[in-house]
Amino acid sequence: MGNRLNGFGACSTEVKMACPVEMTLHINGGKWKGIILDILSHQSVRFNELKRLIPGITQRMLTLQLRELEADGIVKRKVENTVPKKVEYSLTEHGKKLSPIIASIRIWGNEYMNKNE
Amino acid sequence: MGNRLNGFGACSTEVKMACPVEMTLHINGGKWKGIILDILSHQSVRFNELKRLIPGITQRMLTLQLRELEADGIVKRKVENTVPKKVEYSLTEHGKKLSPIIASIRIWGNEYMNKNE
DNA sequence: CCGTATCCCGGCGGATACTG
DNA sequence: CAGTATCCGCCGGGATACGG
Repeated sequence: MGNRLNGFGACSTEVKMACPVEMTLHINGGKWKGIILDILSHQSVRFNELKRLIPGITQRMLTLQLRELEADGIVKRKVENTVPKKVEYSLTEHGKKLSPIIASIRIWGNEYMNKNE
Repeated sequence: MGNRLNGFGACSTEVKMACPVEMTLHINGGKWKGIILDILSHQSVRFNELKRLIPGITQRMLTLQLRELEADGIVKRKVENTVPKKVEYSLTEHGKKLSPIIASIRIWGNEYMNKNE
């Protein structure tokens, strides 16, 4: 049910929430976070490759959403200081626990999109 | 992976999306939809009771979010024309398929909120 | 009891240009 | 290659009042 706790949870956007469902959806609620997590749940990816895999996203938004996911402890950022620079993004242990959920979500979404055929 | 299809899916907000994960998160992405679905996944509820169960929500927002969920085929609205009026909200068959996902999401959220204890 | 109708504001996200 | 910096428009959502 509502399942409200005594305390409040916090996340990078500093919005306080008591309901864990609200919380989770808020953390993954950015316009591009769904597809980002979807991709990262299958592989580690570099910045520009991520950009290439997500048609329509701007550099700015990709950076912002990745920074939030990082601040929320979902995504890991590994910098290799070569020239040119190389930055690899992957899921943290906590983020990996989201993978099965993302998978279910994709399955549901596919069914939903094909419901009138 | 990105899993983009040839066609596009549509939902009540008339935003076109190709990625089923984006689609699902968008459908459930309103500020209050998470907790609404969480509640409805356990019981059918009348309008005012729903309002009571969701502290902070306004009548306007509750109506709007319910209307969107209804338009997206997630929520069913049953009107009993008594005096005073009685309106009961519940999940559709399609909406019920979201319940296990909501449950996983709640579990993850709880873990997340207690991660520093 | 169950909603609409208005008004209004903050901030998410787009476009574009620049940098280590 | 992997980002910042700046500007700005739009609309999600809050507050409030009214209606069947």
